[in-house]
Amino acid sequence: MELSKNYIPTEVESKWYGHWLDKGYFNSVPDEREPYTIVIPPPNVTGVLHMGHCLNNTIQDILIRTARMHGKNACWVPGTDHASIATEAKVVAMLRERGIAKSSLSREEFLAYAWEWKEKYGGIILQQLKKLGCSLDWNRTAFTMDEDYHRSVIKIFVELHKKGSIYRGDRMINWDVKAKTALSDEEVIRKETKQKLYYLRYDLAPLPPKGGSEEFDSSGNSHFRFEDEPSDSSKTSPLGDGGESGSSNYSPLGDGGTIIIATVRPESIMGDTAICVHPDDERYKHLHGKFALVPLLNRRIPIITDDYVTMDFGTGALKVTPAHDMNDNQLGYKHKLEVIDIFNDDGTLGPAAQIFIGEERFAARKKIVERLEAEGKIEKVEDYISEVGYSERTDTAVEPRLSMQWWVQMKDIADPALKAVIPPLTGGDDENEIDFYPPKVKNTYRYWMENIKDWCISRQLWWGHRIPAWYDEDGNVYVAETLEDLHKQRPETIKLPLRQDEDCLDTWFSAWLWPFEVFKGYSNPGNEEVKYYYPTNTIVTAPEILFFWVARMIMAGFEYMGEKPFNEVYFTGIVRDKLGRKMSKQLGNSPDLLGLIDEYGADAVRFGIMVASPAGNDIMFDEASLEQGRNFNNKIWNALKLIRSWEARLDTPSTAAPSSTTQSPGATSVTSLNTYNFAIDWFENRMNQVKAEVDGMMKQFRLSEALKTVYSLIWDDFCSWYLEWVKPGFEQPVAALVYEKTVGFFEEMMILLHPFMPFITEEIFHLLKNQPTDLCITQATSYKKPAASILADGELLKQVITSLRDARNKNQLKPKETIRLHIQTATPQAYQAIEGILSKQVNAESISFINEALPNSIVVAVEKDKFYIASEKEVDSASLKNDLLKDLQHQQSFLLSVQKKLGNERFVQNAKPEILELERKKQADTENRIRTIEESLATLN
RNA sequence: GGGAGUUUAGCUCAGCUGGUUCAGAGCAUCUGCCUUACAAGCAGAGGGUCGGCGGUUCGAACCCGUCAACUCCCACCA
Repeated sequence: MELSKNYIPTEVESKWYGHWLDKGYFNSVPDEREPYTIVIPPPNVTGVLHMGHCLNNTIQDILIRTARMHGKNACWVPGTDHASIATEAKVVAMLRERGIAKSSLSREEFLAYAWEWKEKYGGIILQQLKKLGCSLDWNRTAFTMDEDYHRSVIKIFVELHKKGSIYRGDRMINWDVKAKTALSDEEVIRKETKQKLYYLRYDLAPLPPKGGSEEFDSSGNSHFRFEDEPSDSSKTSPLGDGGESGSSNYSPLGDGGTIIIATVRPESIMGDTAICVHPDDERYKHLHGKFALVPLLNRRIPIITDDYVTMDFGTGALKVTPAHDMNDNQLGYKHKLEVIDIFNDDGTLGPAAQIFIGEERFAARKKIVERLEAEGKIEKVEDYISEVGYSERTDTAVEPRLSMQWWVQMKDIADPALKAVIPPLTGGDDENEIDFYPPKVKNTYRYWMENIKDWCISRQLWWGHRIPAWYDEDGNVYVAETLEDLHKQRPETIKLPLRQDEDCLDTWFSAWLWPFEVFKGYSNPGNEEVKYYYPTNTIVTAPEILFFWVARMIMAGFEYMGEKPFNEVYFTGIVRDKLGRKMSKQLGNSPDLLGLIDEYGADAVRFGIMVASPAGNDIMFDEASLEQGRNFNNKIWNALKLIRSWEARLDTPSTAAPSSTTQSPGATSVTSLNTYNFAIDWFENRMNQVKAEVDGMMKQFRLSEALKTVYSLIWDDFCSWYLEWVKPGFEQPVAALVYEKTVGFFEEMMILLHPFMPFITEEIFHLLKNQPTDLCITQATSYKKPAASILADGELLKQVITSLRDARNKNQLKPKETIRLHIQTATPQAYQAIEGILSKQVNAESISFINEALPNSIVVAVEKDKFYIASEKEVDSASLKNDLLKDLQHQQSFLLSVQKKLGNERFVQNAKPEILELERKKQADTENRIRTIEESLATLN
């Protein structure tokens, strides 16, 4: 069969992926082998493959394929996450396109559309993973809303509720005004945002009538009693003296009757229920207990004191809006302030705002500023940068809001999960220890776990796991798996009718069960599968979801399985563009992955992303590395073509596995056989060395380095050296031994490379010879410890060749010009054995051994030996001399440092014997080398 | 504000237990080659005060201190 000029990936890839699927190689069932299990971080059903997935899944596939080729029962579980917010947003958008408003649909109708959408478009990403070559066990494809999975989520909710770990509470939450749902703290991303800091003028209100407390409250039960506030400031604040306060020399007080307050949210003034100053702030002491009027509304609010206030920020006076700020809320709670929620669900102003009702909050800000301006209430405006929270999903500014939500109390669950990653000093439980790669992530984990806060798990969405709670008419809450259960449990106490909680659970409340529930570990406890596969081995994920997912999976693992969910976590870096920017839709710097696979081939894409991906660091993605991958494909392809061309000109019939010492009869001369044996021996040892290195690197998850090592083995050692050494001349016969050994080496290299580049390696594997099986499931062979002397001989030969080629280059000897080489050495037999290689590699027509310097020749010194290239022309001795002198200088200074060291008594006393030994050897070698160079120099002139 | 990390060739990064044949790789650059596997290639070469300063040590890219720059995570200064 004629092989194409270059490697063409497209057909090869689809052919082999289909074949692997047909053979069921990716399918795993429990057996007597040791399992190696990875559960995929389930991408959103709405997801499409991007660079992050590509990196993440390539890594997983490398680990899985490596395990599969090393005797493990490899099981990689695919699946998708229902992704409440993202999916609901997609469905809402689809409906809008069809002219249907979500609000016009019942919950059931909406969900019907959602499922329809999911069946049709969901999980595209899983198909795309096939293009990448991912060897997932597709029979196991799971979804976080599968029936059993759903039941488990609900059951766990009920269990936690029974335990008292789930509760309902009216607390400050992060409100996404676009998705109209609560968010957990982790779903809020803080971003530096340019803002304006407005200095607003609040008029002071006349004092309340004498005789006690002032009731300012309209709701009836929150009272402010300013008399309770100590007017004696020394009592509340022992720190600092008030005189130093207010580093700003700006007068915060207007013309006697006003107080000036700095805020970035003037639109929230309608929710103000107090002004707060520091008790020690001299500027405001006369105002303690007095009242001010909210601008525009002229509502009276008290001026309270609290040392929470920073005196030197703004004017040192803070407006307190307990409904719309986390801190203000705490202040409000502490001082029993009224809470006025001025916003609607969608972030527009509500009736409580009294003015600008219905205006969107940022539009309202503009209008309020205008009106304040008109009324002279704005003292000044400054540019100001501060951190504002944005919704991870909708990228809108989050509105802190008081709201009734469901919470998980985390403290108790967190403890074993913390200990598994950070074992206590007294000695942890090794069995249950979880390793992080890179380990630095442990610090972050530890801090979060030690300061863990309760988790807000309810979301005001329809797509997801509906909260199994029911309310009766009096507002009593009942939690049970199903309504039927509820009736069974307590028929007498429940007042009908009941209505179910409208909300869904946070997506992560189902995702945290993933490592065991994909094996039905909770819905069908103790089943054979979960016993076999759980705990899983490795989880590969982005550090971004350490808190969202990794930490919670660990907690759920211990809580529900009594065991860790995985042995180790491999954190990938973030994929950035070559300028170091994060990839994003807005920047448009996110390449089309499928397009890249079409252009370069999946193997090249995998190579490109892995070669640039040092363990634990971000990767700067550059298409140039894909090119490198494609070129690598091509290099391998061409090596194959070379070897295939030998088939037709074998000089002896192929015999079964000849040993490298076997004399082959036939046309091949004894000399060249010696030569071949040297090359074969060397490469065999070199390959063993690489196998050992790669093994070690894989164990440490140094995948990128392992790949580079294999790359270099194939390109440099195999193609550039070995093949050139054994390659027959034009139309010359090939020793059968060489052919068979070479094919064997090639196979072994394909085994090494297969996990990284599965397609081309499988293809080559089959093109090399008729195989009884496929590479995909071929077991890696063991390796011997390489012989150091053989490796050293190889290195010396390479060095001789390189030095001679360099000398040729420098003396303008054209590649086609042959040379006559004379070697002056104490050990001619070493070179006689490899004469064939040497003459071919430096294009020498003859090699002879001499005992004296050859006059008027190009002289090259390598180690103890001298090489002379005979020349008809006058040799440019000046540049030769220059090179030798440079080398000499270097050697001499090196020798000096070694001698100094060895002359140092303290070194000789303190250094380890092997170091001392090494230094002595260095000294001897360097002295030899210097002698050689000096002798060479002597021949010049 | 707290914490973690990074800084080595033009670029991206290795360098694990301190030991100059250890200052390295890939890419990029330069020079010469269309040599019957490969120009998506071959052969060779140049390039670094290991962020600055100080210390420990017989010996420092590596350990300690300090300064500087950058990155990330966390945190309630409006």
